[in-house]
Amino acid sequence: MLPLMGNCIRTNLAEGGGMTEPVSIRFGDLATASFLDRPNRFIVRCRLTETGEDVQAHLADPGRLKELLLPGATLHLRFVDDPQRKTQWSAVLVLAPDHRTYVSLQAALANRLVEQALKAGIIGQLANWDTKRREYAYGSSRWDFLLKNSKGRQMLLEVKSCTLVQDGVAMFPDAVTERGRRHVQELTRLRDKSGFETAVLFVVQRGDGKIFRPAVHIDPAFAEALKVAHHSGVKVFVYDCAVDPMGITWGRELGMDFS
DNA sequence: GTAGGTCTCCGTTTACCTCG
DNA sequence: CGAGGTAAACGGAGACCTAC
Repeated sequence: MLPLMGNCIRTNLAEGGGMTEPVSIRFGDLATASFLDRPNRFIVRCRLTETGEDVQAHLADPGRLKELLLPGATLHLRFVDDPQRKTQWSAVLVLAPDHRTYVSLQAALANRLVEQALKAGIIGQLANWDTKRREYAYGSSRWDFLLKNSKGRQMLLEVKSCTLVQDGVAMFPDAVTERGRRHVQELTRLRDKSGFETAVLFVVQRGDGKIFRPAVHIDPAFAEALKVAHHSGVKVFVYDCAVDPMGITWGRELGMDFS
């Protein structure tokens, strides 16, 4: 294992973006471990199944994840042999308490899947839009994607990674997110004033959601801001993913409930 | 000119520290 | 005691640099 580790994560999307080829990212070889605790938001301590050794793994999802990171929960880790890093492992997946649903722990995968899905033209409402820039700074925020269409219109697209599902309802956020609320409110403002189209795309990085709802009980201000945005013409889309220890694959569009 | 490598900056949430 | 600042580990984009 070497610096090539990153190559384990490569889309298998055919060059040129065939519509039939699934958009997916493979994980490569993973080890299983049992979650012990989370000393800070970047680190999880866990016990490797194979050797019983206790190790620290980098956690690339800043969310609270309290419904998932329960003591004893099964984690899947990638070994990364990089002397620059403090940890030799990265957390990739967690098995939900139902012991059937795998949930991605790499928030950044949402953006990478979206980039591939845009290229492949498989996001229905965005089929005619192409990526012009990533991390595009405009107004007082940085937006995940600046898109353009054939008519020269431009769209600011913000991607949110969602990992919370309860009773088939995918919800965002899993903790109060002032920044998320500001994002949504600014998209609403910019849509009125800037001439940009604006959109929020929630990527549910698990496969057991049937419908999406903003998490009113967790962050009522965010939920209200999203509702207002939606009614003001900010496009809101939700897609889920099929996740297993092999990889993560772009999934279906989910319906939304703003009631 | 250009391909490829390197550097810098930013984003991310929370706990804890400092200062007023 | 509360507000504000900071550090924690890493990845990614884009700017910058270098060597052909």
